[in-house]
Amino acid sequence: MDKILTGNWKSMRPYASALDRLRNAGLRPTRQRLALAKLLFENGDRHITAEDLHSEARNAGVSVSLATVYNTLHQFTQTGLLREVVVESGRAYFDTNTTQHSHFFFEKSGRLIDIPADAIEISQLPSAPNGAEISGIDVTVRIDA
Amino acid sequence: MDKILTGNWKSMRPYASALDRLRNAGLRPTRQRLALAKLLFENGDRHITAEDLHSEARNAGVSVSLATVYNTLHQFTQTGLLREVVVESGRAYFDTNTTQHSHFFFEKSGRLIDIPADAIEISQLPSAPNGAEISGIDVTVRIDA
DNA sequence: GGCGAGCTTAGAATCATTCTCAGCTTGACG
DNA sequence: CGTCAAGCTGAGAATGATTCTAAGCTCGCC
Repeated sequence: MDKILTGNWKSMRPYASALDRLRNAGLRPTRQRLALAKLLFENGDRHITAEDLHSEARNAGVSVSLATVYNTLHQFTQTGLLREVVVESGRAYFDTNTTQHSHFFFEKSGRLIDIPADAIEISQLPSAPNGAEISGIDVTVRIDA
Repeated sequence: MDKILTGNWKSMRPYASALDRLRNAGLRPTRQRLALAKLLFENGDRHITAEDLHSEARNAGVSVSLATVYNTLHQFTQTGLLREVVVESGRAYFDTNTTQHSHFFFEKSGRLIDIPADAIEISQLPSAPNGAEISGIDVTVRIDA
């Protein structure tokens, strides 16, 4: 790992960045949470399933159980580090981009890619019944490929 | 059941209507498919899970296995009689309204209701990558209740 | 009234996910 | 630095939805 040579630690020390995320989320920075956070957040925007993250961790030499991967993904989701995306019944994807945006979903390959928020526009949203609160709007554009 | 007294058989004989749906879809009108079609299509727009349809059938005195309910729902979906709606990983809903429209999803109760197509408006859809074909656009408005 | 393709079904199998709970870590504190 | 409780982890069992299997019915047709 790099030594800290400048004040720009954020870009110099990705590890610290993962650490900070956990701290800010109020989660204890354990070995496995740090490792998963690094895999998740140091590779750009990602859409990943629990199984995939698990094997990715294994391949990276990180020993972590599938149960912990599930726990971690849910904790990250609850604390706003991740967003869960539902596009296929029977499989859950987790998205590292937590800002409001939509997705293209390739039905055959199961691949998911972002549609920037400003590339799609929803006007005239009807208000929720009984003044209930809207907790999110999901837009999925399905591609038959 | 009513006798056929007028030429307006479509509204007078819901049974025939279910029969016709199956015929048009190229599915053999078996006892269980007819029964399920009646439950599904003669009660207005519905959003239902396989389990729920199964117990509804049972309660209506129709003997049908859960496997058949699943088979039937998928056949109906493939032939365009139903639309599958994915809002929760781990549970599949089937919608008798196959026209383009969106949904409110009540996360706590698991209830799903239609938002008429003209109550929401999507402008500026980005075209699918590589000229792939868009097979559908799903919009779900999640309600935290 | 007989046949073969298509259906149905009970139960086993599968898959993703969750639960259990005993044992290990971590951060706090002295 | 040791100690400790709260928090975390993980192996394996449990769960719940869905799919598969393969054996036995049914439907429509001749």
